[in-house]
Amino acid sequence: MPELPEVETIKLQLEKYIKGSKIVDIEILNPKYEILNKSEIINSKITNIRRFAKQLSIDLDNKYSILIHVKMTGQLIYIGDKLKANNLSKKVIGGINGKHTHVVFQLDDGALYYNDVRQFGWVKIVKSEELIVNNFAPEPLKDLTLEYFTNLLSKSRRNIKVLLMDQSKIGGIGNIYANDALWLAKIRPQRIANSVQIDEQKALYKAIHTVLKAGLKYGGASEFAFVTPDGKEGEYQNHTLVYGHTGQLCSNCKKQKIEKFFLGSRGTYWCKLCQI
DNA sequence: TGATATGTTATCTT
DNA sequence: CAAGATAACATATC
Repeated sequence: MPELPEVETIKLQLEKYIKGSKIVDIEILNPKYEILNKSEIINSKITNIRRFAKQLSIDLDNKYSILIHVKMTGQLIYIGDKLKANNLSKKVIGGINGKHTHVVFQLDDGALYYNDVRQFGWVKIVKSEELIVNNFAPEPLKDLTLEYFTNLLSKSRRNIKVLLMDQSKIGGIGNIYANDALWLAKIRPQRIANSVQIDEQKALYKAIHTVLKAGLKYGGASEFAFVTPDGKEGEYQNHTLVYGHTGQLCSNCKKQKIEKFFLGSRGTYWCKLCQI
């Protein structure tokens, strides 16, 4: 599901495909996705693409930004002069201009389609300056310091995995990378955060960086609905450390089978031998 | 066929 | 009161 590496992958492609394009029209195909102030941005030019945790900001030259959260099944797909031959993944259910296409941004050199099967994601227009004021939690690959991380863990009595996924505390970690980071750091997902010792905190801090970078390297995980703007899938789902490995032997100890249970109503995978 | 997948948040509980 | 826990959202898939 779209977490930091997936959304960053979308961002990198959008930079390539739509930066510099002009928005000539916006079509709303699903009334649920009606966008306030959409007339304000017709004929504006896309100047920049940014990512804040799992949110994307498409910045325009008229002081507005299009803010998008794809949640679990949202997809942004570009077709136009910069990408003509488009062999869409089967995960683009219904294709573009299908029943799950809710918004179409018509560009001077193509179009950007927003698809979302479950309609949990959102698209809105905000003033760019309001975005900067917004308080986003520290980013693991940017400004999350070990000091902040240590302090955060020592003050929480929640399960460590639930805490890692709390977007108000750390930006961008979701279920897949939380599972993998905890396995890599050899920490039980159900451990109470403030019971995690300093050496374990350091190992976890490092593991978070390792798994997120792996996710980026493979272009994100397409276990479910994730596709990139070119309509292709990522590869991280074939390189997960423990996520989705139920019943398989742990690749570290090679003795214990990976088990799955629910923690905070999210699928949680772990090796009971390696993770203490 | 009904259980399953998960990001966020409103609301309930401790 | 604050922190934590939980249900709800919508739908394709097997």
